[in-house]
Amino acid sequence: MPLVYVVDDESNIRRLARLALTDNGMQVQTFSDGEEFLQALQYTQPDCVLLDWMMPQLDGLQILRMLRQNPKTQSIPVIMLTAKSDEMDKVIGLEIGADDYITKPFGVKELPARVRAILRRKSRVEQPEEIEVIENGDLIIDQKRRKVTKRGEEIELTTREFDLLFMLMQHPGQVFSRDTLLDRVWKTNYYGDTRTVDVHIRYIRQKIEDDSSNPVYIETVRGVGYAFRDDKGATTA
Amino acid sequence: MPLVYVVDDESNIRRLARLALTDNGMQVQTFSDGEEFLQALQYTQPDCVLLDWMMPQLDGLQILRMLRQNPKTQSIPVIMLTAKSDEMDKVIGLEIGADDYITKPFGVKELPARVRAILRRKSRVEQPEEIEVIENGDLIIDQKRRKVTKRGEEIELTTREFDLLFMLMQHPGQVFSRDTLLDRVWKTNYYGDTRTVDVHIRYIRQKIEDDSSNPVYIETVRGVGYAFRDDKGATTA
DNA sequence: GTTAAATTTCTATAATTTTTCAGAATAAAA
DNA sequence: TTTTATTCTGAAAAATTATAGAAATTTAAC
Repeated sequence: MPLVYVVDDESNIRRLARLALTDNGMQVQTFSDGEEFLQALQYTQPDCVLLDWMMPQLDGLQILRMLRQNPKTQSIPVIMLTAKSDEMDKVIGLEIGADDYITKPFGVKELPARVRAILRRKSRVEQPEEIEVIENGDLIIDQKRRKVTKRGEEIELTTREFDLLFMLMQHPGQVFSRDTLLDRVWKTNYYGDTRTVDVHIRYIRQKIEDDSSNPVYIETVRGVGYAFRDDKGATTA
Repeated sequence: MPLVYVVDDESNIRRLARLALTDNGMQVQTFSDGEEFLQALQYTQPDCVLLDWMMPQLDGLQILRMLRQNPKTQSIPVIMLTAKSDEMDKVIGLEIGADDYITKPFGVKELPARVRAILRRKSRVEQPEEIEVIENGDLIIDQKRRKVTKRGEEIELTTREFDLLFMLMQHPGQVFSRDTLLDRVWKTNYYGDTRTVDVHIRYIRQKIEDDSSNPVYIETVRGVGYAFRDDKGATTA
């Protein structure tokens, strides 16, 4: 869930923004003044900031400048909130480094749409090309197409099954604990049982192994976890 | 069994938390005020702390800040307990250093689940294993793959056997007492017999030695303990 | 909404690992 | 050589762990 910070001195705006964004699956934290915001920023960097242009004390321009100076925060996308549409000219004109702007009052549909657009752009930039197709013996797994084939024949896997297998195949030979797998495949907000991993391993085996009770591809390492068997068998540093 | 400290001024909450956590195989110690808790902390560090946000005298925020200042306690995961859901925003937003938060009243299923998740994450982070592959003569041990090979041939070891051998091979030539080995390989909370080490050494020898009654790799140092033979021959205390 | 699929939880069972223990063997000391 | 302490051995009990078969729950699709 992306985290968005909203900085505005008007409580109505804060409330409205919170409502509109949380309804769209975003996590929102609001601040009524710049000081508070900057302080919070030291600890957690949000995925996007909504920043009011005109505020008492520290105004949006000053805050934005500070953001851009700090390496830790300089790449966080900022959407400026302006009261009148002629102010927005300045925002763009001065080119102070905002990524977008919205004029107040904004629509409850417009706001989340703009934020989503910004987040989309950001996530695209931040994801370098990974290895997408992994081949190991008879098995080929294709990250982008989400396809697994065994000797040319396609094997259908569910989302979890696919992610789990991909994780294992990315590091052949390496043993992963169930905890690690839960963290990496299920992501941090999984609060369930560790045994869940076992069950999914079983499902994958039923689909990819010739003899599911004599697994060849996925190896159980008792007391530790699971590993995708390494073709070469050799150990590498 | 992981140890969890619960700090809350309401006895109901303490009781509920204790019940929910002990049912899930955790050891629980409760405190009704911060002073008491901080004192206990000096002696024993729990694996996780449940901390009430609002308490008379010392409140959760203050306590958390103290925890984070002390090197001994700064890495203990803390889950904040908050009464209202809008308070939780502050907890995340200000990122005062809590690892998670739960709003009261919490479900008896949710609480242990969250704690488990935290413990899972913690155990993963705290293992910055350095050397992963150790080679000594004919033997090669690979930490990540959990594999041991002797002249290229794989040797299957159980979890304990592997951990024990790895410990010894990490420090070739150095003699370890049984107590030390129990501490490091079996972890702190082992209250069993010292002879257990002997038995495991025996199992390892049966698997890695050419002639198990004339051990070459693992050397017995009478009255002291065991050592993995150093290539150079010398053994050091 | 209803249905189907996917995911998770639960329980029993089988298999393996770990620990214990008593007597035998071994090495060092008196 | 005898004594004494320590380690080794073999076997079995105890504890742990993985698997399978469902059932229950959640999620997605229609």
